[in-house]
Amino acid sequence: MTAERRFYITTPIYYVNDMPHLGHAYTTVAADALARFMRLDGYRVKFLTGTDEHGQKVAASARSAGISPQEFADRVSLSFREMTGLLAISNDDFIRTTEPRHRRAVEALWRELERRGEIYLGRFAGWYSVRDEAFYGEDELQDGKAPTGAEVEWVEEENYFFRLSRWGERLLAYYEANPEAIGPKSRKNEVVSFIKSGLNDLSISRTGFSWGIPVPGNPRHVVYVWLDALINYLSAIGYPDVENPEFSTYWPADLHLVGKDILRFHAVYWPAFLMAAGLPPPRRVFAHGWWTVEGEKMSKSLGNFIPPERLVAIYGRDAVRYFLLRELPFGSDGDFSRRAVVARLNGDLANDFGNLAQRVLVMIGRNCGGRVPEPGGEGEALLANARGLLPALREHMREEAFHLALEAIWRVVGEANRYVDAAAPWALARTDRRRMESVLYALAETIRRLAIVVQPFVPEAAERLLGQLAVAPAARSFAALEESPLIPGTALPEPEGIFPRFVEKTLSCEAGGAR
RNA sequence: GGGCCCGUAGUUCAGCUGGUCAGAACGCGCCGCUCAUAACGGCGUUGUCGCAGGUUCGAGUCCUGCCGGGCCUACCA
Repeated sequence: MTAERRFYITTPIYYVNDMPHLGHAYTTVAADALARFMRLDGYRVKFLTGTDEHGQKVAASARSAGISPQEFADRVSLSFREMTGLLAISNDDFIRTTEPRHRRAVEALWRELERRGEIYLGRFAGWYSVRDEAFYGEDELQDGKAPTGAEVEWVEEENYFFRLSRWGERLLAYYEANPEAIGPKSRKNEVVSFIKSGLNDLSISRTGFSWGIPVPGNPRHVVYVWLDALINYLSAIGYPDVENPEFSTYWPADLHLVGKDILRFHAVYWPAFLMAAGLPPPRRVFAHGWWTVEGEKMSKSLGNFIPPERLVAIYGRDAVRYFLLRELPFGSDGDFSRRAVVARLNGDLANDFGNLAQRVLVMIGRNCGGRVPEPGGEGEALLANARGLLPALREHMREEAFHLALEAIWRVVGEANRYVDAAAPWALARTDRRRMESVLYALAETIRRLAIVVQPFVPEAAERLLGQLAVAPAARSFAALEESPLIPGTALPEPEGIFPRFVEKTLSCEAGGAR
């Protein structure tokens, strides 16, 4: 084999023109859950996120803020870095396109494309939208604006072009041979039909502003932001030094997680750039859906972008993570409403899982002297289901089906609750203590397994729960599921709730007010 | 304009290649338990499966048209 079990996963690098919001949090949390899952499953993982900082829009925002583009980028980039802490994101690196290592990679890739004859200098005339970073044809304009509603200006400039038109057939062949390379399937179909409709050469440089990476050999041009940005996935693992172990270990990336709006860049342009430079394309790109907020589209005009820190302050880190991953199939659109979040939080987390752990641990505390009880063959059916969890989870996670993974875990939670009722250990405490111990052991062992597999999704709560079961940090990987069952007699700490119920704050000042 | 997808219980949705496919969860009602975060468990509840035709022994499940919603892409310059 020698093919080491390794996994390279990325989020997009986020454009610093916007502050972090729910949408950014979503992609990042999903990537984190996968990264954590793979690590626990024994993979060497590289999990990358970061910020995209060049381009005309950033330059303009900086100007209106009265600061330099670099200063502006520094500030916003910091907010994104803070978001990773807020949401307990376990990224291994955080790349910025303004870093020297990135610039080096962009320059190298550019030269490589040039050397291979994939770039030529051409002339472009057309309507350009700064907001969309895109050109439009005369005919596409509506009322003098882009189809997206953005302002456009007439631009006539010399541009470097990438010979994208040459790559259509090879892209199609690639996707034909690698049907898993784009997910979900519906998106793959869109991409394929887009490619089939014919690809035009792509303008990959801009003039007229300087906030970007200069084109090697022609500093009047800066590299098109999208080409610049996409290369981050390479620069973070040491490109252009393709001989270094980091690069040879991790490239091609296993998974680029992206929002559905930027799929084309990742599933058409990016693989074409890579193939043209003689590098293998990513193994898989997955496009997730959008959240609405209380039924409304997130938009600047509505001002309903939810900053991650607000969410975490209100609901808690784990609850937000859980909701985002559980509420809907990854890939679909969904609605983020207070009602739905509270329902998940109180129903699934507090009542089902949190209360299960609490009721079992309290009984052990009272009836077993606070020590792991003796097993005795009870609860075999329950334990069998808990054992069957990992293989199912692997399958779901391979397909980014977080909601199914969580559903499977919660099915065992439900079984455990039913088992508590059926076995009634509180009654056995008076009649058959040996059997009571055996029942409680099965439950505690089930909870241990649940706590281990739930780590990727709600890491903080899982950690506390594992602490309450006195599971050593070294015994929390998936390998430990079979290797390290609970040892009877182990002293357990005083149990504490792990998922508090969410109680609507009754605001006294609102008591008499109409709402 | 072309392409794709969706419309199933009050709500959110499962239902692959046609024959227990009329389901799950939440909500709601009744009952049980009392270990637990007023949590848990049991039973029950509602649907003309968007509309109209058609294929078939038999269709949410296939075909056609229509209505409604979404997405991708392009608009005879």
